[in-house]
Amino acid sequence: MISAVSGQYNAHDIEDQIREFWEKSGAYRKVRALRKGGKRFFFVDGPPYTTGRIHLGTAWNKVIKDSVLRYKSMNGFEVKDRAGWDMHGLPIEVKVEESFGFKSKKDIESYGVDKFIQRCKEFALRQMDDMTLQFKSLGAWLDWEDPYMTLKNEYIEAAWWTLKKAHEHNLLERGLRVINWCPRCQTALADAEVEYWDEMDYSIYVKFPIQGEDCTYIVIWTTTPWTIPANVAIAVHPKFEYSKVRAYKEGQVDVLIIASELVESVLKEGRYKDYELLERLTAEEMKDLKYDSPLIDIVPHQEQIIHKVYTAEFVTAERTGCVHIAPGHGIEDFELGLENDLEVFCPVGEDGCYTEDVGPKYKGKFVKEADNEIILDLVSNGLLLAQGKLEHRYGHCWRCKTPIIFIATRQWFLKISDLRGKMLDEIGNIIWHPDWAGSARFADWISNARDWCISRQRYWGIPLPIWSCQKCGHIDVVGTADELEQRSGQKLLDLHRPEVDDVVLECLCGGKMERSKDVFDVWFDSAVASWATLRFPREQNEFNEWWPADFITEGHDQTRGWFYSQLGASMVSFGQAPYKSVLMHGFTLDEQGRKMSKSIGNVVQPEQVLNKYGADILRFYVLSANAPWDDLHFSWEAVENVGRMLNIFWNAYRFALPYMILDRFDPSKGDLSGLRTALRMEDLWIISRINTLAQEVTLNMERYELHRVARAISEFILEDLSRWYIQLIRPRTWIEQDDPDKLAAYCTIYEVLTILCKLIAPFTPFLAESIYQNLVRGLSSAEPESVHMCDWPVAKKELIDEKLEISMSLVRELGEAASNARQKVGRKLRWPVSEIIISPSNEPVDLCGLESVLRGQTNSKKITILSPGQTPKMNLELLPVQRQIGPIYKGAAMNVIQAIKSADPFEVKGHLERGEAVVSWEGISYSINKDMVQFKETPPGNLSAAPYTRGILYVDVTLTTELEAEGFAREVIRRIQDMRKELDLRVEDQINVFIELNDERILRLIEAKRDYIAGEVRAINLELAKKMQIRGKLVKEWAIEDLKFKIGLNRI
RNA sequence: GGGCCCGUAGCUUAGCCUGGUAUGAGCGCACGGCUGAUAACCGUGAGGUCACGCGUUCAAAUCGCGUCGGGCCCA
Repeated sequence: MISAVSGQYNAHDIEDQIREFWEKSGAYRKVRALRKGGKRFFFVDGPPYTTGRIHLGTAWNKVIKDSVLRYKSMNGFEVKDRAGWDMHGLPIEVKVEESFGFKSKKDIESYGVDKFIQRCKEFALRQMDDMTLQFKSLGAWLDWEDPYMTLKNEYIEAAWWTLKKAHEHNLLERGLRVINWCPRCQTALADAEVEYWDEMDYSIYVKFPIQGEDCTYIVIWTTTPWTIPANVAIAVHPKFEYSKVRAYKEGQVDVLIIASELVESVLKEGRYKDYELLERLTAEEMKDLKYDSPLIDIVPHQEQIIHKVYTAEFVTAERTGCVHIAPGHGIEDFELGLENDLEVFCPVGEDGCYTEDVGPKYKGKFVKEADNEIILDLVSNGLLLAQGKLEHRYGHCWRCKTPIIFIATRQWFLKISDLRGKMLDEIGNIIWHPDWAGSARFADWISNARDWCISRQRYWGIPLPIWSCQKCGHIDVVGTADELEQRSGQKLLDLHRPEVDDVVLECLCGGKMERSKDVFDVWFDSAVASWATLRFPREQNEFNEWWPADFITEGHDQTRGWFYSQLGASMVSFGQAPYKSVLMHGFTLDEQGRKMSKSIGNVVQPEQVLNKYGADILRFYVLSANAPWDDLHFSWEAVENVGRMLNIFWNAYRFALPYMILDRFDPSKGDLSGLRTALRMEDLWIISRINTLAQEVTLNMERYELHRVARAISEFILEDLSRWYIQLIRPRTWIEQDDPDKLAAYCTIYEVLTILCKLIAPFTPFLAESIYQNLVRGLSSAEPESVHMCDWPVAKKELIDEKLEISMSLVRELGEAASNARQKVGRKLRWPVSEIIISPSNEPVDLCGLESVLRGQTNSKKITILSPGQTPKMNLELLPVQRQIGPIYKGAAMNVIQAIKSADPFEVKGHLERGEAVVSWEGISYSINKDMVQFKETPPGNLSAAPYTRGILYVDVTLTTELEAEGFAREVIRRIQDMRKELDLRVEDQINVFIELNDERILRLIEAKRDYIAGEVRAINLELAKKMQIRGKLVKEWAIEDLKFKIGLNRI
């Protein structure tokens, strides 16, 4: 049985019911089981970090994923859909540290690494559970029961195995490298972990004294005074010209060397009053210079360094054109150092404090805090040329926001730079949505890819499976837990630190091998997701059958993140990309396009939207708002609109229900083919439209243009279904008894709604399920148990009639024009008109059998279609041209004019076309020629005109008694219907009606329509009189066309 | 400083690839209409320097260059 449904679309009730239904029936498992053995669709969930809270962006992300997977499943694909969780790394360590009030790594060590790890693990698992609930509330159907988790042994092994491959392929390297370093976390940071924002820093110009020349200096500029103790060289640009100038200021004379074009600005900075040019130097000549450290008296090691000038392309024509080089503290500096064999002097420890190497004065000081002291020392050495402050972008630790420093440390690297070319080739084999995400953005990132520092000096992460011999230095990488067990004889229950740290292996040389104490950069964790989720390397079959992934989708920030890390890890181990297609989606911003941030106070939480509107509305909103790859400007108003649209869908669905229930409608007894002859053109039209829609939705789904999909569906619901088709069939549902015309309408709307609820199922899964359960399952338990188990409604091409669709849109346009024309003369739609005349300007009009639709919608008795160019018979006005008449008729002119005015314009026109015409006035005839008159065409008073795109439409508004009677009848019907409604009567309830009206003529008009009125309002008795005792449960007075009506009614 | 994307009505946006009058659309606003889906719906109207500048072209929202603003990423 189909049941009636509540008035308003109540998303929360529906979603609660459906959620319960899904849970009880195990719908998710059944849907997945149903497609076993189908074509495979391997989706890899980009694992969200277990922060404990989802935000709008992650909600959007999961909605896209869920919609795509539901669509694929309905299309017969067996989908692989394990959810994933990124659970290691500093954010959780930092949170746990905070909860204990820890300040540094020492606190962790003294608390106990094993207990600390345990806390991190518990924390991550708890956050995961919280977030799972949040994702589930969106209706996201992923495998939440068995997600992949980066903290599990099977996952850790995938990372180990991958590193072993890298080692086998000679892509693993240990080396001294300048890296981003967080002095608080005391660990290396990947480029991806550095966050930039503006910060005030020192901006100083320093004079480096040239050896052997008095008071002569090269001037450099820097924002990091603390790196000056580590200076070993100066870089200049090979193509720049440098100047040696003698500069003067109060009692001081300095000889300065600066890039020629920057001399003036540097001297201004140093407040020099005047200068003279001594010499021009090329970059080559600069290389002959030797200089001393400006802190030579403070940093003893500086005495042993030979300071020279080198050329480098990275030098820019800014500030002084001479760059201070400290290979221990800068990436470019380090690389220049490698080329020129410079010493990597790095007197800074992992805690960000100077070591002993710097000498007694600065030793133990935190570098950022030493800046000021160093500046003072430069001043007292007379070597500070200028000092200021500068706001510039500076890198910070992503986790704890501490400003990063660059220091040289020994780390483990993957030699990605060796693979760059191959990676670029591989990008071309991947299908990117949109295309530029791969061809431009990603390619750009890859071509600048540097070696990947994968080691971190932390605790909560996958331990590096690298063991090195303390005796001979040999290195082994262990690929699996089994392998470790075989070699060590120890079985580990958990592969995390600290247990694994104690495993000692034997080297071939007889020495002892110990594990490097590092853990992996967390980006490496998720990098191996595509095979880890298949439980590779423990299980090989799944991998062989499914890998690589068919589809992944993440935000554009993942270009440098997951898209990249996965490709890198996969190239290292398999030499090919781990995914075949990528949909890159945008970020969620506020309505003005600004980032959502706590400080602006513009953050919108997904649960706010969920609470106010429900999951389906949120889902459909994020899908329809804009193209997936553009940033989403969140708008409450737009969400509201989506809610309105779904409410209209709901109304459309519930519209037919009471009638169908009343008539015990059963589509199996009267399917479309059986009723083919009873189908009206408008039925065929909506059938054509829903099939066209199915085609459109399918096409755009294949392109991942989800916004086009959603918009096409909205458009159909609003325009075609609600605003048009349902209006058209309303009178038919009102017919009593089993009329084929009515059944045809039922069948049609039933067909449309069942297709539509399947088409919308991937996007608003709750609403679709609710409608399906009632409409389809309510009638037949043989149908699939859930809408999500149904096959995708593929468009039936044979039911698409393009010509009919075009004609219908013309009819709709003509309807609007008619409405416009009516409004011009104040004729309400309720009042019928005798005729509508269509006058197309060029192409003939073909209504494709939709005349009756147009007649009905315009409330007209007759439709006349003229041929192109033809107009209805116009009134013709004949106007005398006095300038022509006067000179010829002189004194009689006034009479001629009168004669012309009184003549029949059509007759005169006919005569003039053949030659001259004769007009007469007061018995005298006058001959006139065509120059003496002008004709003016006007539509007759009974026609009101309005344009439409391809012509003009005329409405004949002549009011006859019959039309007037019908108009009044409809006015009365409307009032009675209104009162029925007020009494809350059911559709099938019958009534008695009493009408009092004090106008004899109108009374007679209405009397003539008595049967019509009684039928429309289901009245058994209808009494009508000039004066009567009005009875009834409800009595109301109405004013219709300025006449007072008193109407009473009651239910029988 | 560099790469990619975005900028069209008060708001959200279509159109841009493939140049040819923006009847653009929805929301909001004003006026009118409709009324057994009714907290729904229809019509009409007001509302645009298509971010700005220069160029290509007979013709630019659309193509090119530059500037400004926003986003993501990098240095």
